Amino acid sequence: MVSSTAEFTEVLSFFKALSDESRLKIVGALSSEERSVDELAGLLNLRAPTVSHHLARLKEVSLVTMRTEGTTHFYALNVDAMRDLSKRVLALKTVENIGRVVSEDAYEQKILKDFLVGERLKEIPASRKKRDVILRWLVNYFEVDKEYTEKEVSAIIAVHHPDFATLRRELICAKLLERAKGLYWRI
Amino acid sequence: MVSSTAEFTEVLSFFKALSDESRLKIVGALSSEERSVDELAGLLNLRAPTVSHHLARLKEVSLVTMRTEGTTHFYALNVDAMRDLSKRVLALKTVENIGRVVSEDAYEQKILKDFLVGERLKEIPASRKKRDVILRWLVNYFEVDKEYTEKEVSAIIAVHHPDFATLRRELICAKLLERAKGLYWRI
DNA sequence: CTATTAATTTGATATATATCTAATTAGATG
DNA sequence: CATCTAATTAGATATATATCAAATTAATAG
Repeated sequence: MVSSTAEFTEVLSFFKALSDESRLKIVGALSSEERSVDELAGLLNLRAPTVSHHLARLKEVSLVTMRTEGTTHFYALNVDAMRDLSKRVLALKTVENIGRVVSEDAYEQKILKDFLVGERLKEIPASRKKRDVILRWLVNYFEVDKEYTEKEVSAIIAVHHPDFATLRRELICAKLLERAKGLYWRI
Repeated sequence: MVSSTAEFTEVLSFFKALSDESRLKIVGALSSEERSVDELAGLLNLRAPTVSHHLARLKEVSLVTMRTEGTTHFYALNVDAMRDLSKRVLALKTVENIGRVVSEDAYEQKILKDFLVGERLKEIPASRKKRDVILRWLVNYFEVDKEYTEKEVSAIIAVHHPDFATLRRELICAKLLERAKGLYWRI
């Protein structure tokens, strides 16, 4: 389940990266040789910051690499990554995995609908699978990159269900929260 | 030149079509079987009009087909188109062609810069290639789907260069304007 | 150290578009 | 014909993001 979701976001990022006219042109311009930001700006008739922005997005998905020489940055198409990604993206299996993501989504929504009344949890699901869905929902009430005391954690959970102790333990167990030295944070 | 530009827009449309989370999920949901708009809306937790909108976009690029049964519309993934498109889109040759589009763009911009002063044409280029660039620029001053009298055409051209007769003839010859019964329209 | 050049980051703006509700269209059914 | 259902279209809104100018950073050269 985690894996097909991860694949989904990867495929989506790939398409997003190439779904902009300027970025697609950049990829084309880099197909024959590496080029500097300035050079690309000239070719595409855009300002340097714009090109810089697009290159950053392409770099995020590893479609280009960068090499520094003095103050100029040379960008090159990452042909291997391009090939690997394309191969995987066009595989029928991948499309089917995406389908699985959808049914998982639908399943999770059903569970949430069954066990929630507004923001309040009717009961803690006994089945592991269903409980996981609930825990993933619950952890969203915690901010990322923020540390909480045990008291704070309990308070947040208590808003949704009286048995905060069980749920707190389950969140740790499901590796959605982590604890050290009496502090908790989201993973 | 026309062909590589056409290829560019086709590739771009393909990526744009698949670069949205909901549309990608729709494609996934259709990978196993055909589905109705309502069914998809349920699976994706979206309203029907939203799904309808996405399906229309996917249909535009032939990624899905539609079959009517009573008042319900069943959509199916066009597997052949999907395979053909992805294969073509991701071929290295295609990427190189996109590179060609960029240099053509840059070339055209250079010509325009050389021959224009603001909106005014310095002289009509003698070379066929350069003249074509200028003519494609000029035809943009005409609206699509609108008919013009010869007098109007001449007036519009005269804003940019005194020799409107030559340019009008060239526009027809380059198949950028068409004429019948004394009326002109853009192609 | 200062000046210069290339790149990036920041902040603002404008455009595109995903989404919704409400209204409309098109079949089917009583 | 009236009604019901499914889908689409129209219109409104909110969000995302492509773009640019201005400010900042980084590396080099004088």
